[in-house]
Amino acid sequence: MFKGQIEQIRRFNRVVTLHVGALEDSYLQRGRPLSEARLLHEIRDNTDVRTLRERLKLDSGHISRLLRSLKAQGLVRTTADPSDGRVRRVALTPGGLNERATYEALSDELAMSFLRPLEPHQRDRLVDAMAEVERLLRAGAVEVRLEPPASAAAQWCLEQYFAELSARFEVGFDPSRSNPASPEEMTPPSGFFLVAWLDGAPQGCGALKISDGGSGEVKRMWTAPTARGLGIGRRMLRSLEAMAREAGLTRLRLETNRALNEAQTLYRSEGYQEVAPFNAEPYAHHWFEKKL
Amino acid sequence: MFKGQIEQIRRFNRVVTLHVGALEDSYLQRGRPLSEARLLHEIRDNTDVRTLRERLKLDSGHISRLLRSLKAQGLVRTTADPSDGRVRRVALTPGGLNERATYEALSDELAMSFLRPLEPHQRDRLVDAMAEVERLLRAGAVEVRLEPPASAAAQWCLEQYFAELSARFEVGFDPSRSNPASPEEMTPPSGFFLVAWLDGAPQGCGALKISDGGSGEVKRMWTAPTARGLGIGRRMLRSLEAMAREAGLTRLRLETNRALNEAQTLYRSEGYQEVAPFNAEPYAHHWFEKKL
DNA sequence: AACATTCTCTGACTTTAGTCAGATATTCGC
DNA sequence: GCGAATATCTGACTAAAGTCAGAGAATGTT
Repeated sequence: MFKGQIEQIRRFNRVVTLHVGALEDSYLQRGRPLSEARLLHEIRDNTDVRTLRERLKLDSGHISRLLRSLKAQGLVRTTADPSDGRVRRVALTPGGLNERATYEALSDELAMSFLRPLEPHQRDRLVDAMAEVERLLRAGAVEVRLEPPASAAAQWCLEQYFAELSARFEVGFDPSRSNPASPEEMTPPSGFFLVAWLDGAPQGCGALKISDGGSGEVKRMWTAPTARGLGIGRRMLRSLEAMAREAGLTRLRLETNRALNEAQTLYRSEGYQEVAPFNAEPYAHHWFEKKL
Repeated sequence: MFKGQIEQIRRFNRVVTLHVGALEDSYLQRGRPLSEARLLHEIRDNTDVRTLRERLKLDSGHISRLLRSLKAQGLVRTTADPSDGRVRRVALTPGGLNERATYEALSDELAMSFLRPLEPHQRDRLVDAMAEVERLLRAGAVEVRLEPPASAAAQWCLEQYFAELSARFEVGFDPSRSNPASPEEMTPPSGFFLVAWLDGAPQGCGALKISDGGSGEVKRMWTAPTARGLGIGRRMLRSLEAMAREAGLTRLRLETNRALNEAQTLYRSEGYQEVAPFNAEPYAHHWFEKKL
């Protein structure tokens, strides 16, 4: 069924690993174990050890030894965190900065080696195609999960959402004047709050508030600006619909402001039909409904 | 200068290694060291050890031990090469075939995992973009080298070239009726023979035959069908021109058959102009010339 | 036939990577 | 203030990867 596509992807994987794998060789040529080089590469100004451990998925003993070795080479310096004496913060010495710059240059050089043999228009096509692959792989890695509305991730999304509404609506936005959706209303069984995750960070949200009579309201649909174009909104909406169906709902409703035209396009393309206003939301210009 | 492009490529590299790197994890989950799994994967019917060593770039001691381990697991069988008692040939047992099929399935599964979360049109775009990246990376890896016309690679290219002409010309092709280009005429200082290489295999050729009066003739321009679209013909032609300039030539000439329209397109786009016939080549319909 | 070369295998290493059970110091929750 | 939890470090490992010198058999060269 996906036979040809799978073959193409596997061909891609082979060719790309061959090319990209060359980076490890060039890193190794600096005469340092790969894990030390990678660690050095991850240390920005004053990173704490625990963050490094999570990012590189290394055993605490392992990372401790690697840091000891980098320290012996005079590349890093560790200090205790001023606010929590248990955690150690790592910073690069001037020599370490230098060394990291060298690794950066090697990465740049690898990228250049892809471009150099090509003609200008081929280069453009390569870079465009790479951007597309990257975008779609990232889109595939997005995960939509149920989250308590009071969680830090949910709160962060809501803050961003309100900030954006206030910037985009002609009249600004004041949550207290808008129809509310309280944390309880977005917590099972009264409703749901979903967060889209990518690389461990929230990228968008969406909520469902269950009303009487087998009907539900879609609220708080938002996608982080850096993650737009990945189809997060659509996935969010479909996830909400799936949960609504599971909860036995037969109709979904939502309202939106005329400034949010990409949202309207999404709703229409997902089968929502414009209906007469069904509430008095002061910021809404359009009301939609979909039978499940 | 290429700043933005380099950044995009590095972003691509990061995202792709993250995704493609998952293959190693899934290979490891079969409880076998990665190098054994990779080796198993490379063994087709009756491969000899030396080929495996070259392909995987492993130390002979290392590969010997890996094979011993695979043999102990009942996955491979080795026999002496019938024609050369020093080399050993390796073949998969039924169990080995089975095991390799399992690894293949894991690779397919990884590819599927890229597609599954995407919508149909996103899938198409991902696969197209991957094809483009693969194509252009491969194109960049093509190497054009001077080769003696009598070498095995050159001879292979010429055979393929003649076979293709005989298939594509309406009247077939008989080298002995065509204007000749002898090995001596394509060997410095009388001329040059270039071969384009990719992954250790010849992919195309082109020759320059130096005539009197600062003039040269381009001959034997051919690209393997599997390598078309990588710009090999263009690179070949430009390489020949560069060598012609170095040899002090001021004019290049060539003739071609009307069946080879992609060749004509190439010549015109590289600045060759059609001129009156300058020789009596019986298979030619168009004659071209370019001032260097 | 003698010698060099090629191919594979063996033994004896070293280096990396990764794991696991505590030891130690600090902070949090009550 | 005290026990639980957290963050890091140390020691003691194992497994995997990779290196190197040389042995042994077959083949090529003169």
